[in-house]
Amino acid sequence: MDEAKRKKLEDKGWKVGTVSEFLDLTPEETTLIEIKLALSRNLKERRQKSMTQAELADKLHSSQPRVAKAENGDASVSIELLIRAMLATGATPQEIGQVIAQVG
Amino acid sequence: MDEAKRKKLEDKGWKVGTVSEFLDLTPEETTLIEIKLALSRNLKERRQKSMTQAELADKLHSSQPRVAKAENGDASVSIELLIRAMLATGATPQEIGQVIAQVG
DNA sequence: CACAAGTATATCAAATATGATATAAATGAT
DNA sequence: ATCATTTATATCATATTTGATATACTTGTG
Repeated sequence: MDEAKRKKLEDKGWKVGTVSEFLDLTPEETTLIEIKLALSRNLKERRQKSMTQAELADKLHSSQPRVAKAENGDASVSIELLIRAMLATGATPQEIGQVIAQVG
Repeated sequence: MDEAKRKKLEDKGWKVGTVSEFLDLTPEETTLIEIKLALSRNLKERRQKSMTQAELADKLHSSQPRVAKAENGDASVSIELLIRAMLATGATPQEIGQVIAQVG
């Protein structure tokens, strides 16, 4: 993992630590993070096509800041919220499954 | 939704309420529950093929009771834990995506 | 430039999910 | 039927995730 990518994850709150510490992440932990980031990216794409973060937040009964965090892959956002957000944009289980299946 | 199915969900802690209250669940809420239940079922199937709940709990750094709840579709279990558990059984993102895509 | 709309960041109290522990119930082998 | 293994249920203190709020930053438009 290059330094730039490491810093990017750290800035989002992922406990990546140093490069050598990163090597201690199990494949499962790495995959989980990748799934979250894939959902984040996809959420942002979908949402931008039809509404603002504030509008999505309303549908979700959440808040604009939380949607921003979700879209930016912040570590404090659960997969659960990411999926609820995807559904609120109109995504189907098929589409969500696709996004996850693409990881790896 | 028939009465038997309703009771089943209530027993697991889902706030389904009466049948008429159930009708107030949005399609998104319903889909989210269905995704969780699909992951639960699949987790149980996968896990049973190769290990006990206690063994999976160790890999997960969780506990046997929590694995039991995960496999039984308990409402207190997050999608996050379900996915971590799937990964711990050796499931790939492809397989997890499949399970979710099958919902609906 | 000014101004508005949208997005990002910080903080925090409340809600929810967590692993641990104890223990009960179920399952299955002898 | 006994006994060991496995699974389910109950409780709980701790940790994480949450929506809310305030506010800063960015972007685009007049």
